[in-house]
Amino acid sequence: MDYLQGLNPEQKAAVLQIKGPVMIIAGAGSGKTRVITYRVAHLIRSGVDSFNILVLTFTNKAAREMRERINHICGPEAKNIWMGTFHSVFAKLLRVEADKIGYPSNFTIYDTDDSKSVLRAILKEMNLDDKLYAVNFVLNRISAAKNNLVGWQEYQQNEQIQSDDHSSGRGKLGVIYQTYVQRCYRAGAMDFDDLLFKTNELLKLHPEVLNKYQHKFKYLMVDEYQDTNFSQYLIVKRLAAVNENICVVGDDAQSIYAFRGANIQNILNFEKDYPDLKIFKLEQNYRSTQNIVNVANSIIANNKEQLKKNVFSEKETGDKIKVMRAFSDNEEGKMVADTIMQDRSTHGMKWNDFAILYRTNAQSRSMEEALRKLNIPYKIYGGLSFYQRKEIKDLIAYFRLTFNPNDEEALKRVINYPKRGIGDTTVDRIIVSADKNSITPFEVILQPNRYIEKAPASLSAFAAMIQSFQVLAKNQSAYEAALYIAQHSGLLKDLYEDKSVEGLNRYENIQELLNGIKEFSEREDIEEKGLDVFMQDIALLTNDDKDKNKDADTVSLMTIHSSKGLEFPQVFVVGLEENLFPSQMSLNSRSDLEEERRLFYVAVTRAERKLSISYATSRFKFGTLINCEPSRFLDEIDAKYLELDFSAKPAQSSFFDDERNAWSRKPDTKGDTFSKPKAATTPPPVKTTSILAKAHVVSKDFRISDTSNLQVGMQVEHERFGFGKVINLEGNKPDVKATIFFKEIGQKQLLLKFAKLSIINGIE
DNA sequence: ACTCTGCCTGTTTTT
DNA sequence: CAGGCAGAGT
Repeated sequence: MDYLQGLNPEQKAAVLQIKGPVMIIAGAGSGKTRVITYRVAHLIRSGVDSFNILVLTFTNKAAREMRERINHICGPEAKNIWMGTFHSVFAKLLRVEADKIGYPSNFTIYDTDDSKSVLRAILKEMNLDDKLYAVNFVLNRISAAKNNLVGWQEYQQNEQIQSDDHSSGRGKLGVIYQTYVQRCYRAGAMDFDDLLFKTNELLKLHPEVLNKYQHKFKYLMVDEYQDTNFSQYLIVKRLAAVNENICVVGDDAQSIYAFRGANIQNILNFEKDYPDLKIFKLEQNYRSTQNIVNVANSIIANNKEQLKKNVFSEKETGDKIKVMRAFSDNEEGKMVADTIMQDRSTHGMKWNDFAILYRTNAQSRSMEEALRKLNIPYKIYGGLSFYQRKEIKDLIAYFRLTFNPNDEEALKRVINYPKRGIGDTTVDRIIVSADKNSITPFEVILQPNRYIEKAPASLSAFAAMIQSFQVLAKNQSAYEAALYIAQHSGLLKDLYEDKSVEGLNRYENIQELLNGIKEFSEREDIEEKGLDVFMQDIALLTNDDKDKNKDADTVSLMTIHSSKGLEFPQVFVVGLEENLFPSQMSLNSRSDLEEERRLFYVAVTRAERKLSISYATSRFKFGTLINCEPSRFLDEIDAKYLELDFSAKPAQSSFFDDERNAWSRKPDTKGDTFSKPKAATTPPPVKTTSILAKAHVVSKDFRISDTSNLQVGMQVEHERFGFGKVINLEGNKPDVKATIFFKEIGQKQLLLKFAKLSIINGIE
């Protein structure tokens, strides 16, 4: 039981309480991960079968790390524990039970792009105003419904929802929802929310299945419980109903995912569901200096709704928190980069010790530029994941189609990529015909001539190709199949022929994916190594799940959301400006604003030893410079913990007689030159005149000539290109191509059947 | 069938 | 600034 050494009494008590419902309220930096890890280890050491344990974490990475640590204590037993995110765990479960709810076990998981694409198609078909029915809005609405377990039937029947929709002029949402669900079903696809929604459906409609898993998962643990939504809450509640060995861990002060349906009430009301609940509070912060903890506490104190707790640190007082002001986002980047450069050399730190946290992904750019200028190595976490790159999605779409030919989004993606002469018109015909005949688009393609007009021959070739992939994928290893598909789809060749820098990059990315699959094929710890297995939860992976050199010494850049659970010796929180942080979207409701404040709390508590906060007085947004006001959050911090650094503007120090509130002053209070960044007064950029703007003005007697007898050497006039001379003719019949040298524009190739030319006359 | 251009709009955060 | 999209040109 040596693992119990080094735990404080409260932590230890939480670890030892393995029976019955348990809630652990874990303040920031209070050793939460340790407690969970040790608690699982303790379960196993106490004789609980590792097959009977389910641990739900917030990220796959967290699960992986935890498994490693448990493995360290308990050995290979750790492998048997079901551990992962809600989405990945229940995707796995659904693949086993899919037939019970009418899905194939190789169902596709639609990512957000796929979902949007489906919706776009539906909205277009229904001819709806795309302002009123903005794709993002509609998807959010459907997502919210699913997360609250409101199916399309209930959605259409619920009077409250219907009257809301009608009064906002969006009465069609219910029908859109229905169509969307039916489309996904037809495609054998589930979106992210379905993974939870369908799990609930499965457990509700099939008592025998519920029973099976209730007895399998005798012990449940849920990390980051404050960020669960209703759908997740109910899954957990259902699974735990028999044994009630349920342990949830969380911190209401760190609830930052309400926007995707998380319900903070899940943790606040947990006690109501389990009256004999044991509650443990972890309040000692082992991560940060007292100053940092105090600042965090002073921030969160502004929130009304929270569980009472007293987070404290017994580490050294530490440096004060530095507040930096910059005049622009670029300068902000420069100040951060300079500080990193300096602190690294004076304190002998590593790049690894630094993290830059921001509210929105767009802010990474100015930081990157500044770091690059000083040759500081950095790594951006989150953002566009590897699996979201176009070329990767293209290849994966072929894989998807191979295992699930009904996957309509995959089909649309690759049916004409690389180009094989199947245009939009044909694709539309396929979809319409599929609808009409109640079959899937792929079935149409299998017999094109039976279902559609003017089916190009390439359609059958395409279907045959996919079928050949299917045969192959059954018999070959993941790598062999993947390579074959990459080659024979023509995708590899297409990318290889693109010699641009991006093209090269894309080609390398494909190679990287293939290498990853190769590694997978060679793994010895898993038995099933087909491409289908590799594919199973690829939609659920994020890029840090495939990061190979995570030990590289680099500065970390990420959004505050993705920094949750991490810690760094020195942290920069940037962009503390009104309308950015707190976000503009959050200013209308108290609860949204409180969530932003919790987000700030999360950001601040990532820091172990040093914390810097910065803001800029102007910043580029949508390509134009705007003025910014300092964030209200700055005013909420007790000034005694702060140290101001306005060095960016040394000359005007007299302006700041009252330093305590210097940043909260309106930028133009004193007409300081500074408050009005000069760039803001720069005249609007001159509209670039395109070549076409000074297009040729046609002559009075311009009339389109019959060009069937056009000869090399003839003088012609073109509506836009002006006067020119025919220098070559090639091709035959209707597709004659002319090369013409135009005086103003230069050489052009024109297809005569399209080009509107006026023959001026014979040879000069 | 494909390609190019110019206009428009949008920015929170993610599994 | 960037990605998506309609419309025109090839």
